[in-house]
Amino acid sequence: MSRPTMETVAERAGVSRALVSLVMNNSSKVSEAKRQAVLHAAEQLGYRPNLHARNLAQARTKTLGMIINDIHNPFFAEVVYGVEAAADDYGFDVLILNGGRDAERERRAVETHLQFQVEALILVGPKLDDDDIIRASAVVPTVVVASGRDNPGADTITTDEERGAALAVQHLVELGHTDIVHIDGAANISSRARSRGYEKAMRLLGLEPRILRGGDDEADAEAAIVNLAETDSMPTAIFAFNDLVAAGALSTLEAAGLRVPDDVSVVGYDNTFIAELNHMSLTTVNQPRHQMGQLAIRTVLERIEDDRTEPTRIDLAPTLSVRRSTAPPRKA
Amino acid sequence: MSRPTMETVAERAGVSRALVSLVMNNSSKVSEAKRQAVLHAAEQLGYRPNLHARNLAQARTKTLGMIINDIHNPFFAEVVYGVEAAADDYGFDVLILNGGRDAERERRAVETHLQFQVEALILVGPKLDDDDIIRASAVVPTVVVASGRDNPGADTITTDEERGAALAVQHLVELGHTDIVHIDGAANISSRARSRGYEKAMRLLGLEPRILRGGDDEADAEAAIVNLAETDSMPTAIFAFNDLVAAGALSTLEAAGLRVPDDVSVVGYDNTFIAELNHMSLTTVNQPRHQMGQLAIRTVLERIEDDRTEPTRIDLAPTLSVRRSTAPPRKA
DNA sequence: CAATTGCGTTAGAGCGCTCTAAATCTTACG
DNA sequence: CGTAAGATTTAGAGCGCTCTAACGCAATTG
Repeated sequence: MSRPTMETVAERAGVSRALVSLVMNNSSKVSEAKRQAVLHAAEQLGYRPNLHARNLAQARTKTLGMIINDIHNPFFAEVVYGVEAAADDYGFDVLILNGGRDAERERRAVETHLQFQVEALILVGPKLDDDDIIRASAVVPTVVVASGRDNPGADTITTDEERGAALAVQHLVELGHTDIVHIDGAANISSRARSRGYEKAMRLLGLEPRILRGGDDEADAEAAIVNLAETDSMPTAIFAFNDLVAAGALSTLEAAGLRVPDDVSVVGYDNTFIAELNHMSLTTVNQPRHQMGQLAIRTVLERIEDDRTEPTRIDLAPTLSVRRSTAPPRKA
Repeated sequence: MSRPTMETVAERAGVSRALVSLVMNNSSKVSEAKRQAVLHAAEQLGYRPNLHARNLAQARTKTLGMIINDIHNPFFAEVVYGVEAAADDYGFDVLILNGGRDAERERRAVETHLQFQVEALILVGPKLDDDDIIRASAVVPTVVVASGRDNPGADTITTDEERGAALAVQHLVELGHTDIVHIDGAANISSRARSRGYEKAMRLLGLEPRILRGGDDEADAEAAIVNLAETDSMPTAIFAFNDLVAAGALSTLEAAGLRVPDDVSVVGYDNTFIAELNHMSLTTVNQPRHQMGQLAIRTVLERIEDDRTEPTRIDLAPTLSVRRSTAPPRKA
């Protein structure tokens, strides 16, 4: 009852195993008659090549391993689509493993991928630390997508997050705001770059930065804003670490009787799904995720096929998606 | 420069290849001394077992193939977590392939998984038709998660969607609504069951059902509601096909100057991420996604390990998550 | 017509691992 | 001290496929 093999097909078609192999790889040097015979036999038997055997024999797998920080987060989904589109073009399969927001899980995922002999590793928003990444990239070409920092040994595809934050600040200032608070991403990997960008942009424009500790979800925003309302003065605009924090800001502000954008403008980051929802309509910083995914594949293929060896870093430009959560401040 | 193999490790440790194999599978019948020697050699060489070779030799892979309808959709993410948690428990790896909302892509994904010799297929919200599923399940145990219909040959883990719709209607009626419109899911796979549930519940309660053609995103909701406002009467409550349609309803209603829930109550379906956002706070029908994922694994393992052969179907009970988008109707 | 060419086909080794059966080494006991 | 029983270790075949080298055969050529 076990699955048919090339041997089975060969017998049925009255040819040798090698010939079946040639047909399966549509070699041009097979007579039409035999090709048909083989295809027919394969069809009848429901034959399906065994990739493990093939990979073993070929000593290559034409497979890439991707690890996603968190499959929950729609931000990463778009990157996945970009990666898949490009991988398709080059005839590579992409195996996805879910990091589950957990460095340990990610480490195991790397291990699994390596055991599967993937030809490259694509880490999307990894939680891994530098050492892990160095270790991985010593074994197989590795590209890190959407992590602000530099990744020793690996290639990096990212956007200039400082610049992204600056875009947000500029937009608010152009609208006339001067009192702009930033709720940061706490320990989050991109937090540093975004905060730095905010701070630099503010100072450059002669404004005083105010940074509150936030986090990466709604509740964190709530805490920060409650704190703001109770112990400090409410600004006319808030630049949040990401869209989710911005969403938290929206509801907390509303609960406090403040209207967005009339009383307070809010800017998010990432241009996720949430920001697009009409009911949220969040002004936010956009990263070209699909393109990032595609570039990740290109980059990694340069290593595989053209054997480049020095690490590359590609910094794409973020853009601002202006929606209805920002407006000029109320006349003072 | 190629990767070390068992042979290499064996030489280095001064033992036979077979012994290395035993160590790698932590067999109990290896002396401590040799075990250490082997582990040490493996460590030094950066040895990593080749899964393809192992799978080939063992004629089993301990790997499951999962195909997700759309990696964008956070509804599926929770299922993935459930699947992974259970698979971990049983020592199976789970390979994820993205269906990309496209039947053809899904078909290719099935093929890829089969070539990888996965021991079972887990289809989450598949776009495939019955024939595809029959064909797949003839080759390998297959379980379909979160598709209302029956899947010939395959196991099914789903919730009772008629019942879910009825829950929504009951809730609204208990609040005092009698004029409740349903915006359906058009061609969507779950649309039929939900509409039917709505209709039955309404009639059972002596109310007249009104069903509008919707779809599965915000824009579809907008079209339906604009239509409602222009050519028909506005109801006091709307039960939407899913959360996204409900979100569209929220913003369209608001744009039309109607307040939720004061003027119109809105109920969604799926209890996604969006519904939870404070700013949306959508009353919605919940499916126990995590549990569905876990059950999918259990079910499929019954086939693999206990060789059950008749298809199973598990229908879980949906629940209602009441939030702030529903309230009693305004006094007439 | 023998020799050459080239196409289509095949034998057979080998990819890295597991697994069975057999070999070897210890230890224990009469 | 000889031998049986266990405990460890190993040789070697085999998993399904690819790939190189060689083979058979028909067509071509001088």
